[in-house]
Amino acid sequence: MSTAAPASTFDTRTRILNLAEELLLARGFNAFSYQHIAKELQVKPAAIHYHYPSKEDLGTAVIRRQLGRLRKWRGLPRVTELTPAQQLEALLDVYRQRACAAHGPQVCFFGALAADFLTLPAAMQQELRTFSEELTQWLAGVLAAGRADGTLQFSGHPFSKAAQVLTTLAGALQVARVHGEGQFQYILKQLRTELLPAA
Amino acid sequence: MSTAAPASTFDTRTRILNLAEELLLARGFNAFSYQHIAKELQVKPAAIHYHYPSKEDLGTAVIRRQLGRLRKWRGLPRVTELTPAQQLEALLDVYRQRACAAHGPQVCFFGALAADFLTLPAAMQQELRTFSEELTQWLAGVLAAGRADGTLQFSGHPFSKAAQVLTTLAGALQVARVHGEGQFQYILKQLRTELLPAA
DNA sequence: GTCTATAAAACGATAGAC
DNA sequence: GTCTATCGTTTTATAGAC
Repeated sequence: MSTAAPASTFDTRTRILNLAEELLLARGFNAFSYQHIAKELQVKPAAIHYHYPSKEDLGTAVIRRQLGRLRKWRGLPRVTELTPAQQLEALLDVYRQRACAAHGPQVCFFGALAADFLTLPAAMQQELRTFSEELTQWLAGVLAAGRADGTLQFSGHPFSKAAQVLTTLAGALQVARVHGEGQFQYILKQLRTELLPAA
Repeated sequence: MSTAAPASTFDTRTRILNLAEELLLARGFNAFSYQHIAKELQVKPAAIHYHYPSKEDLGTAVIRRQLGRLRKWRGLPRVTELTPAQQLEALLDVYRQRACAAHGPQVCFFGALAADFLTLPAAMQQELRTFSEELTQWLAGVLAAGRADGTLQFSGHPFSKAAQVLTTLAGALQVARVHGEGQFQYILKQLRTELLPAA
């Protein structure tokens, strides 16, 4: 039927995006190529260009999807209904999962792209800024609420502390790749000890 | 004279190394090429191969020189004679200088290479591990001494705290490139507030 | 609409000129 | 000893087949 949904099209587009995301996290933006993706999907590299005309388009799509996931995640009932301390733990869990990934520790989005930042197309730079700002803003709110109700402790402004925590987490995943998962656990434990009173 | 020191050779080698270091920090290992260096030195790309046969050799040389600088720095009288709290400040100053670099914030070595870690030649991975371990070990000693004499405060093991501080600093320089120097200052202030009692 | 054949440029590296 | 001419490969991207 002419109105049938082009299921295979959707699948290919998504599979490309999934692979691009995986490669981006593993190798950075400049060290993965259309060929890597094409080989895995058993098509020619040029086929990828149909779905994502330029590498900039592909990279931007990856960040944009991640931004959508963040917005959805922070609005989920199972997240919004948690106490601030539990929301913080939920965030730490996301990073823990990355650190314990099957094929060795994965870095987070920000960490993978921040290092290559100066070489990124302008559109990707802008998307990354938005992603980072929204995440920091959300955590700052969580930290402020947690300090207000006495379940979290820290000095300074919530926004500064949020920036510091996220920076540490992003860095910790990079460290994990160099020195192993154990190093990540040390850093995470340090973070929790300081933020959660008498844990 | 046949025994005259080949001064120009030394200069070219060093100039290559300086440029490689600069490009490595600015663009990462995979996004700089022999051509970038050659154009700046007004020679052909292949000329670089004489001094550093492979890109792995060049990258390794950059890390190795940095490791030498670290070892020299931490042994300097003007560093060893400081109190632990002052030694910490001296370390923070190094990162501050990078954040306030003329042409925008520069990342640190570890941050620049950790993101590309999985794509690096084995020799470079090993050198980077050594560099990171020695720096962490040194800072752990400083932190332990500072807590012992009451000039520094923190919870947990000195080694864990050292790993956390260095991770935060490396991440903060990446953040600075994305969000500007102000964000770096926030994070640094947060670090100092927590480590230095009643500052 | 989806993909293959092919191009144009940049990459790291070898061989050989001076 | 130092560098240039050149190679083979890989890169992103276009043009056109089905």
